[in-house]
Amino acid sequence: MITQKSLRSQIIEVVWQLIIDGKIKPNEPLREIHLADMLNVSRTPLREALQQLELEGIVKSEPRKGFRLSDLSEEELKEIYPLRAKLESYALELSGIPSPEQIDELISINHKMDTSNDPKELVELDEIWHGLLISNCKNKSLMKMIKMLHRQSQRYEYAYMDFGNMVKFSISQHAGIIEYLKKGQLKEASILFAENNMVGMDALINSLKLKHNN
Amino acid sequence: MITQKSLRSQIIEVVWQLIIDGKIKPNEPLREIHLADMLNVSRTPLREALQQLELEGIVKSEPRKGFRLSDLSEEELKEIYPLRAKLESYALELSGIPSPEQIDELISINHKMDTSNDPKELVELDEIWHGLLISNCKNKSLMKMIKMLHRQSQRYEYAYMDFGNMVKFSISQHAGIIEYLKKGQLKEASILFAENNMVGMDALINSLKLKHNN
DNA sequence: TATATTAATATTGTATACAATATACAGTAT
DNA sequence: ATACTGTATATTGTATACAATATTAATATA
Repeated sequence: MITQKSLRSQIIEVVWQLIIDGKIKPNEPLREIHLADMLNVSRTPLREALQQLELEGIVKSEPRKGFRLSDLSEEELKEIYPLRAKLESYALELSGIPSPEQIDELISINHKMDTSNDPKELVELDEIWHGLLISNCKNKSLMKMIKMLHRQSQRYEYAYMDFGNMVKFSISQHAGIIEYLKKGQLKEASILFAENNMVGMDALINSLKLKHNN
Repeated sequence: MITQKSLRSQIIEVVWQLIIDGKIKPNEPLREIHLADMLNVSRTPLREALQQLELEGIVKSEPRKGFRLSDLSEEELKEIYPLRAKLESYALELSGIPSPEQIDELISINHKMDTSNDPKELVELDEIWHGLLISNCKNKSLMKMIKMLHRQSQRYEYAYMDFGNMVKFSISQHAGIIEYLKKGQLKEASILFAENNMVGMDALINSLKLKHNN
């Protein structure tokens, strides 16, 4: 079956790329006409796309003033990550122990992370790893929220990708989670998973502070 | 004609009223032209409103087929309420002990619930009570998600308002939460708050099953 | 020069127009 | 009668047009 992707969702992805590539800076206004011309679409689907990104917390808007890219702040970071930790950890509990094939895949991705030193690739692999770990979760509302939080946290990750040696530690935590899962210790795995998210946050806070002090 | 303000948000509220008043039935298509004419607005802001409701999980859409009101299901109910329980309980922990004035207000609302026997009013009061309890929470992302879940759960509450004697029990739980808060036992209060949400779910499941069996 | 005021321009919010697709229906063949 | 095919109608998706507001530039004035 041929499925036509809606213009709106395509626009969202393109704008999202502009954002994580730093082509649009935090707090920068997103002028509709300019963007629409740039993407060769009309304002109508563009506005719909931006409104969705606003619901997802990426973009903000004031009446009659239009959209602008949201700021990045330590405060928001400290809101998002603990929430993400709680929700992902809950999602893992609901997912149950992954299948052997999934565990193999988790190991494989984690290995790739260990050998990679491209920060952007690391962000992507970590995202995939987290997604796979909870992919059996059937709670759609929960998954939707996690997806929203992923977008938000990825902005920080792409902006402050200088993780330093936290990566190694995070990878070891992944390994630890996998070990628990192999032994069927779901609860322990989910607790460690939450910690893993918090470690990611700490790394980002460090990078953020470093960058800010320059 | 709707008065001049923020048209989109006004449309959302009007459509929302149509939904909770049962003027639109679950799974019923929402034809844009028809609705737009009815509200004396154009399709553009109406579509934007419907898209927001879709993001909030109230409405769904398929490409080229338009919007329809989401179904109500026991399955979804069992997704939403535990999530709501987790998030509200977390929000209470972050809120800290309410001020004496807030506690007085919580007592007062709970008392009103005790004397009311209008189901619709009960739903509204319970909503207000929950909102007030966590109103000190500063985590905007968390509050946004809770707001989304409130909309979703309210659909169930308005549709199956025949709570029976669960109301009395819920009110007693509220009283219990207040007692904990007065004693500064935040953690205990938040645990009971989660239970309170789950009791609400159980009541709804009962009503849902009863209605379904007729 | 700096500030206030007003005109010009740009931008958003909403309505309408047009194009693409889906749905409903009539007519025909089996 | 039923299933099928083509056509008419309705509906959505996208683009454009217009009106209301915000922003910028220009001018006048102290």
